[in-house]
Amino acid sequence: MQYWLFKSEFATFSISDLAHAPNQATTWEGVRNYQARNFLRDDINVGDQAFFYHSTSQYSKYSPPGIVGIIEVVKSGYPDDSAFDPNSRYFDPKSCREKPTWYQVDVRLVKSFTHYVGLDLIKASPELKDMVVARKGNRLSISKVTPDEWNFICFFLSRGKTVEQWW
DNA sequence: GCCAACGTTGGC
DNA sequence: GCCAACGTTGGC
Repeated sequence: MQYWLFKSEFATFSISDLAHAPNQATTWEGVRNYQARNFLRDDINVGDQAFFYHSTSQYSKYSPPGIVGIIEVVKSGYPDDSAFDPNSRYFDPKSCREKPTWYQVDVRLVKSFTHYVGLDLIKASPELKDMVVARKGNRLSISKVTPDEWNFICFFLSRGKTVEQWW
């Protein structure tokens, strides 16, 4: 069992979209980065849990960006169908069904937070400062989270406070 | 809206 | 294999 962090832009697919999806589940499609693809194809297993992270976007209600929920993997890596669909924004003519370039997993919502863990708090916490998402210029949309980082963040969330209240 | 940082592409 | 140019991401 491993822990991960999945990024999504608020305007593209929000935690609210997931909460309202059938069975509160979705296909995590459209990842077009090789390092993240390798995670999806080779390393992410059923039962793995991940933080749902909203990065900065124009319409996001989350400012600063941050971790807004927990999701669980319900189907491990399989070819990303959106790459084969000319009408999809994720269409990639170089990927074919015989030898797919891109992979996806299926996830379901475990928990949506009322109080989220903002990037400012992540950066300000010595326990979290090594998280991939805290690194300058980081663009990796799927990254590993250590058990210590996971537990620390869950501890924060169990306090039930907003970032402002905590500080 | 700006721009730094990054990943990918393509010419050589 | 190098690296400049380009397009994109994402914090602010």
